[in-house]
Amino acid sequence: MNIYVGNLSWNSTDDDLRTAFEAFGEVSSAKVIMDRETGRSRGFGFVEMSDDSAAREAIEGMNGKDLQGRTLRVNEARPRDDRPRGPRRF
DNA sequence: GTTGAGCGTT
Repeated sequence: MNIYVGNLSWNSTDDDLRTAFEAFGEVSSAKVIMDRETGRSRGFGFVEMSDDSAAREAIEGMNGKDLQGRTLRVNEARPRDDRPRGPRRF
Protein backbone atom coordinates (compact mmCIF):
# COMPACT_ATOMS: atom_id res chain seq x y z
CA MET A 1 0.00 0.00 0.00
CA ASN A 2 1.54 3.27 -1.11
CA ILE A 3 0.65 6.38 0.80
CA TYR A 4 1.14 9.97 -0.26
CA VAL A 5 2.02 12.41 2.51
CA GLY A 6 1.95 16.09 1.70
CA ASN A 7 2.25 19.46 3.43
CA LEU A 8 5.37 18.33 5.24
CA SER A 9 7.76 20.60 7.02
CA TRP A 10 10.95 21.30 5.08
CA ASN A 11 13.06 19.83 7.81
CA SER A 12 11.08 16.60 7.87
CA THR A 13 13.02 13.52 6.83
CA ASP A 14 12.37 9.94 5.79
CA ASP A 15 12.83 8.76 9.35
CA ASP A 16 10.33 11.31 10.59
CA LEU A 17 7.73 9.87 8.25
CA ARG A 18 8.60 6.29 9.17
CA THR A 19 8.40 7.03 12.87
CA ALA A 20 5.08 8.79 12.50
CA PHE A 21 3.49 5.94 10.51
CA GLU A 22 4.98 3.07 12.48
CA ALA A 23 2.49 3.93 15.19
CA PHE A 24 -0.22 2.43 12.95
CA GLY A 25 1.60 -0.56 11.55
CA GLU A 26 4.67 -1.93 9.86
CA VAL A 27 6.30 0.56 7.52
CA SER A 28 8.19 -1.17 4.74
CA SER A 29 9.46 2.06 3.20
CA ALA A 30 9.26 5.77 3.91
CA LYS A 31 10.71 8.59 1.82
CA VAL A 32 10.52 12.35 1.76
CA ILE A 33 10.90 13.69 -1.75
CA MET A 34 13.68 16.16 -2.14
CA ASP A 35 14.16 18.41 -5.12
CA ARG A 36 16.77 16.70 -7.25
CA GLU A 37 17.95 19.99 -8.72
CA THR A 38 18.27 22.02 -5.55
CA GLY A 39 18.64 19.23 -3.01
CA ARG A 40 16.04 20.79 -0.74
CA SER A 41 12.87 19.15 0.48
CA ARG A 42 9.77 19.45 -1.68
CA GLY A 43 7.57 19.18 1.35
CA PHE A 44 5.96 15.84 0.56
CA GLY A 45 6.79 12.20 0.70
CA PHE A 46 5.65 8.60 0.41
CA VAL A 47 5.12 5.84 2.92
CA GLU A 48 4.85 2.19 1.95
CA MET A 49 3.15 -0.17 4.37
CA SER A 50 2.98 -3.95 4.24
CA ASP A 51 -0.48 -4.24 5.77
CA ASP A 52 -3.21 -2.60 3.70
CA SER A 53 -5.61 -2.32 6.61
CA ALA A 54 -2.92 -0.71 8.76
CA ALA A 55 -2.16 1.62 5.87
CA ARG A 56 -5.78 2.74 5.65
CA GLU A 57 -5.82 3.27 9.38
CA ALA A 58 -2.65 5.31 9.05
CA ILE A 59 -4.18 7.43 6.31
CA GLU A 60 -7.27 8.15 8.34
CA GLY A 61 -5.21 8.56 11.47
CA MET A 62 -2.45 10.80 10.11
CA ASN A 63 -4.49 12.90 7.71
CA GLY A 64 -5.01 16.32 9.26
CA LYS A 65 -2.55 15.56 12.03
CA ASP A 66 0.32 17.81 12.92
CA LEU A 67 3.97 16.99 12.21
CA GLN A 68 6.71 19.50 13.00
CA GLY A 69 4.24 22.35 12.94
CA ARG A 70 2.61 21.44 9.60
CA THR A 71 -0.78 19.83 9.06
CA LEU A 72 -0.31 16.61 7.13
CA ARG A 73 -2.12 15.75 3.91
CA VAL A 74 -2.31 12.00 3.75
CA ASN A 75 -3.83 9.98 0.92
CA GLU A 76 -3.33 6.84 -1.10
CA ALA A 77 -0.54 7.36 -3.62
CA ARG A 78 -1.04 7.28 -7.36
CA PRO A 79 0.97 4.96 -9.60
CA ARG A 80 4.32 6.42 -10.54
CA ASP A 81 3.81 5.73 -14.23
CA ASP A 82 1.06 8.30 -14.15
CA ARG A 83 3.57 11.03 -14.87
CA PRO A 84 6.21 11.21 -17.61
CA ARG A 85 9.76 11.43 -16.34
CA GLY A 86 11.62 11.49 -19.62
CA PRO A 87 13.90 14.25 -20.92
CA ARG A 88 12.60 17.68 -20.17
CA ARG A 89 11.38 19.56 -23.20
CA PHE A 90 12.24 23.20 -23.72
C1' DG B 1 19.71 30.40 6.55
C1' DT B 2 14.69 32.44 1.24
C1' DT B 3 9.61 29.07 -0.39
C1' DG B 4 4.16 26.22 0.39
C1' DA B 5 0.89 23.38 -4.11
C1' DG B 6 1.66 18.99 -5.01
C1' DC B 7 2.33 12.51 -6.31
C1' DG B 8 8.99 10.04 -5.93
C1' DT B 9 15.32 9.38 -8.46
C1' DT B 10 15.30 3.41 -8.27
